Amino acid sequence: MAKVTINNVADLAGVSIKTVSRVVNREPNVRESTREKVDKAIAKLNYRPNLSARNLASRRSHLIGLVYDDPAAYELPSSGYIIKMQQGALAACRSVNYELLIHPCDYRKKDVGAELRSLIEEARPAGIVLAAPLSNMPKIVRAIETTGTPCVRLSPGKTSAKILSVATNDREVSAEMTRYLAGLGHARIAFITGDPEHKAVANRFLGYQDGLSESGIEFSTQLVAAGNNSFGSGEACTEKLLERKNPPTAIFAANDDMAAGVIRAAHRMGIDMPGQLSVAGFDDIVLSSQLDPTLTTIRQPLVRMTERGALMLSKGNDQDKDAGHHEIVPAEIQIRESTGPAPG
Amino acid sequence: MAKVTINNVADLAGVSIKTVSRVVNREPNVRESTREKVDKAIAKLNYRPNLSARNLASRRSHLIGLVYDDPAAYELPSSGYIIKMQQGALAACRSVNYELLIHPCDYRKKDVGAELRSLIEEARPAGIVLAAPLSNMPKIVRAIETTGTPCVRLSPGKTSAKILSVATNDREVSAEMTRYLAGLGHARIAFITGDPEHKAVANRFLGYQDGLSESGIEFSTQLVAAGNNSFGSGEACTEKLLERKNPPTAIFAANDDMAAGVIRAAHRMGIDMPGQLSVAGFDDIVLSSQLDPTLTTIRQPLVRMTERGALMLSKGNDQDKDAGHHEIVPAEIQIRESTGPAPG
DNA sequence: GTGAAAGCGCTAACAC
DNA sequence: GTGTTAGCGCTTTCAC
Repeated sequence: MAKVTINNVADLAGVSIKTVSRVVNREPNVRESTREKVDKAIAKLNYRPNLSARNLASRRSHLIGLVYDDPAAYELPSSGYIIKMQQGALAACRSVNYELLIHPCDYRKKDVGAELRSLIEEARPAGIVLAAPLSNMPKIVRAIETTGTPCVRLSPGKTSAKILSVATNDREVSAEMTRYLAGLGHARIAFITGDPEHKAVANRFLGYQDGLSESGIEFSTQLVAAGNNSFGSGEACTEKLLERKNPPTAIFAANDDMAAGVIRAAHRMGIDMPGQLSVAGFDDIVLSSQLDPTLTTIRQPLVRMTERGALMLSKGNDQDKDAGHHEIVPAEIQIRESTGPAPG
Repeated sequence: MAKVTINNVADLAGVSIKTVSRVVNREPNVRESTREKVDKAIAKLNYRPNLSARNLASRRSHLIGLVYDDPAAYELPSSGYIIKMQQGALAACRSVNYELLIHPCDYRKKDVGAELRSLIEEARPAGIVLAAPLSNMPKIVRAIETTGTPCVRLSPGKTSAKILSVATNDREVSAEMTRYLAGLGHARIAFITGDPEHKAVANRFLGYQDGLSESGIEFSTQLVAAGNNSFGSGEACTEKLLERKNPPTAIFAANDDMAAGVIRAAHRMGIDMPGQLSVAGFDDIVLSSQLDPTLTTIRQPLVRMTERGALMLSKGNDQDKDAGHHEIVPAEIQIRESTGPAPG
C-alpha cells in the first residue's frame, strides 16, 4: 500500500515523468503507442495523481467551493434548498472530476470576509459558487473578488458586468403564477414576502404585482405580509392575513418553507384547502410534495442552476472568455392540490 | 494581490521560514518576542498558508471527507438527515480549522470502492467520516481501510475492533419508546421496519421487541410492516396495517421520514391523531416539528455524533491512541403531539 | 514527440 | 530557540 507516484509509473512504462504527466492531463503531442504504454502502467499500479502536488505545481486546484448562508446560525431549516444546490454542484464536480468543498457561513458576522478569504487562500479552490442571498451582498462579493478567484453568483438579483451569474426568471414566473390564481377566479390574492436581503426573492414580489396588474386586479398593501423565508414566519403571516376583515382566498408565499407554514396555520384554523383557501409557493423543495394538500409551487431549477454555475468554473470553461457571462435557467409552474377555484 | 508566502513573512519578520512555520503551527520552542514579531508580520501581510503545500510536505491534509449514501440515486429525500450530519462535521471542522469535503456515493454501483479510493488518494483527506448504512458495508469499509486513511464509522450497527466508531443507543431507546407507548395504554403497537441494509435501524426493531416484552405484550408479526426508510414506504405500510382486522392503535416507525408518511396516510384516511392513532418516529429531523400533529420521536444526536466523529479524525486526536475506540452518544425521547392515550 | 531541470510553498530532520 | 537542507509529487519551461 505504499503510495504510488508518478515516478513509479514512469519507471514501469519506461518514459519520463513528464510524459506520464502529459498522458494524465490528456495533453496533445504524445504518440499513441506511448500513451498506451503509460495507460497500462497506470492501470497496473493503480496510480492516482496527488491533488496537493498537482495544485501546488499548477497553482490551480480541482476543488469547487460552494458557499451559502448558514442555516444553523438562524434556525432557518431550509435544508431542501441546500441539498438541491449541493446536488447540482456535485453533479458538475462528478462530470469534470472535481471535488466539492462546502462552506456555510454566517453573513452577520463581522469577519465573514476574512473567513472567506481564508478558505480561498488556504484551499485554493478553482472557483466559488456563491448562493443567494450572499450573492447579492457587496461585502461578500468583494471579499471573494479581491482574491482573484473566479466566482459564479447564483440568483444575484441584479447582474453585474464582471461577475459570472446564473439565475432564474423569478419575476416573470411569479407573474405567471399570479395570473394563474387570478384565472381560477381569485380576486383577493395575498402575498407573503421573503427576506429583504434576498434580492431574487424580492423580484418575486415584483412579479406578483406585475401579475395582478396584468389580470386587472388592484394591488393592495392590505394583502401583503412580511415574512423572512422561514416556516414560522409563514404561519404567523397567515394568521395575520386571515384575521383581516376582507381575508384573501389565495395566498402566494415567496418560498416553499413559508408556504408550508401557511398550510399548517390554515390546518390549525380549520380552513379547507383548496376549498376555502388556495396556497402557492416557490422553489419546489422536496417537502412540497409531502404536504397535505401537496403544494402548488414554482419549480426553481436550482439543481440545474448550481450545476451550470459549477461547470462555468471548471477547467473546460475558459474563465476569461466567459467573464461577464450571465445565464438564465427558466422556472416553471408545478400545479398540485393546494390551489383550486375561488370559493363562492 | 500577489500571493504572499512564508518567505515574505520570514523576510519581514527577520527570521527564517522555519520559525514562521513554527509559529503558524503553534509549535513550542519559540521565544515569546519572536512569536510576536512573526504574528505581526503575518497580520500585516495578511498571510495564509497554502494548504496544498502544507499537505504535500506533511503528507496530511486539513480536509475531512464526509461520505454518505447518495439520496439522489434512490430518490430518498432524507435531506434532514444529511444536513444534520453536515452540520456536525462542519462544527468540528470549524473548531480545528479544517475544511469539509462532501462525497455522496451510490453503494449499488460496482465501482464504489474504486471511487472512494480515488477520492482518498487524490484529495488525501486527514480522515473519512462514513455514514450509515455505508458504515456497515464490508465492501466499502474495506476499500477505505486499504488506503490507510483513518475512518470513523457512524452507527455501524456492530463495532469492529480496529475501526473507530460513534453510535447511539438505538436499541435501548427504542425499547424505551415502546414502553412509553405501552404505558399510554396501547396494547397493539405496530412497527414499521427500515432498510434492512441499515444495521443501526435494524437495532431499533430489536429494541421495539425488547420494549414489548418488558411491557408484557406479546410480539406479533401481524403488527410489523416492512418499509425502506422512505416517506412513501411509510404511507404504504400504514395503509396495510390499518386495513388488518385488528388494527394497531399506535405505530412506531423506524425513522421520521416513514413516520411522516404514516401521518399523511392517516390524514387521508380521516383518522384522528392522536385520538385514534398514536404515531412515533426516530431521528428528530427538522420536518418532525413541522408536521401536523407534530411528531413524537427520538432525538438522535446526529449532529453531535458526526461532530465527535470528525473530531476524532482531526489533528488533536492521536490516531493510534484512539484506534479501536467506540463512542456512544445517547438519544432521548422527544414527546410531541402525535402520541396520546390509547382510544377506548 | 520527449526529457531534464527547476521550482510550486511548505514541513521534516537535523544541525547549531 | 533558531536556521539549514532536503525533499513532498507534481507542472512548467525550455531544450533537444
